[in-house]
Amino acid sequence: MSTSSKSGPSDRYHHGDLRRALVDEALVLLAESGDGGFSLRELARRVGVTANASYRHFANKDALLQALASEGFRRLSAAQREAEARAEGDEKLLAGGRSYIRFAHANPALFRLMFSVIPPHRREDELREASRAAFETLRQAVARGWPGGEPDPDSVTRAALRAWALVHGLGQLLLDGQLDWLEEDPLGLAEAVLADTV
Amino acid sequence: MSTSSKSGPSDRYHHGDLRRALVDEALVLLAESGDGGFSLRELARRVGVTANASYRHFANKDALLQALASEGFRRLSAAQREAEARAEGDEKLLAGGRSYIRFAHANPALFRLMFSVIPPHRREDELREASRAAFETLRQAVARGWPGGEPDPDSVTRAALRAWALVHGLGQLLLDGQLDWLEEDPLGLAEAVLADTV
DNA sequence: GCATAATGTGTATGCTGTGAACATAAGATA
DNA sequence: TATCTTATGTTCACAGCATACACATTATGC
Repeated sequence: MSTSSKSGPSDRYHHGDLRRALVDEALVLLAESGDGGFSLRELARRVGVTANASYRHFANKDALLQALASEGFRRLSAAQREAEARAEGDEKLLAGGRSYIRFAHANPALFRLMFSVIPPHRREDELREASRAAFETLRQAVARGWPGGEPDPDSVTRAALRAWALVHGLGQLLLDGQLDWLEEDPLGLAEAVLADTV
Repeated sequence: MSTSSKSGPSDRYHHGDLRRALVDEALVLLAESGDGGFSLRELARRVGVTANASYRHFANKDALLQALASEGFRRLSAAQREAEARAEGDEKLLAGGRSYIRFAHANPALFRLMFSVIPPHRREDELREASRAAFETLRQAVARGWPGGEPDPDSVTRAALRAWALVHGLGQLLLDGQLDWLEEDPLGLAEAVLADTV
């Protein structure tokens, strides 16, 4: 393909790279409409294409959502790894947890999509792999912070689960606005509780 | 009103107590359609009434959902209090937490409705009061288990928040099916992690 | 007994996801 | 260059949704 996909005038019949445009704009739309309203028609309208055009690239709405959730898991993992890389020694695990909470706070609709809208038993290949990798990131962070020698894999998984439940609970309460009435800075409160506990 | 509201033939023009019938059936519908599909039309169909009849009793769909969520908070509080009453001494707080997780597991759609679908800033009076009472139940359970003398209110709130985040995270992971691939008994796993941590 | 309020129905509007038939463009082959 | 094939976008259609408005029916207070 010789036509440049960026800055396309898009008054052509063929879009150029509609699939990517749909995914990119969908992430924006998801972020803007903090909750509830995400429709294929609205998305298509924004991209400047008919509602049904998306069906050439995604079997149905769910398939598009799966692509978005996969992207979400990749970004979440990346954020955790970066946070841990920036922190020192004992602080690494805490920094990773903080980045998890911040991700939930910054991307409420995407977070919900990743964990609640598409449950694990309905994940297709790409999403299954992305979410597996994300949990592995968490597990390794826990393993690295293990006190003493060679850790038992089951113990690590159990500890990872405990850490996950805590940050996930804080993140969920945060993005559902359940901490808003307690203090003027809900994110700070969530991070403080995390620091208390870990 | 002299006509008995139970076992009504309901071929009358007036239903008798449509509001209560709507709420009751909505809770059943919510429980059955584990996720996604809860429509006013389906509800009205089940109760044997026109879709628009519900608008005489609820301003819109959201108002009905508020009534359901309120009922959910009352049931959650009741379950916690009963569990704590049945447990002995030090076990009371743990028993309360376990009942929270079990509630989430047994009523996934209702739990989501209570915490995620209707965020606190959109709660109307009845729901606001019911949710406030539910948090107070948790707070008092934490205060009762306080070691030593008179507790500082802020410390209690903070500790209650920590406990809440943990059981809420476990409950959320559980009802989103995130623990299903780890073990054959997700509920047991969640309770085990809770017992480890508390 | 009758006016009036409470409650349920009928009809309509504008959303939504999605299927089927069609139109257009790009690429391969000749 | 002319034609066939495939990829991609459009049009039209349908059913289900929340909900507004006008109307019908029943219950209730005077």
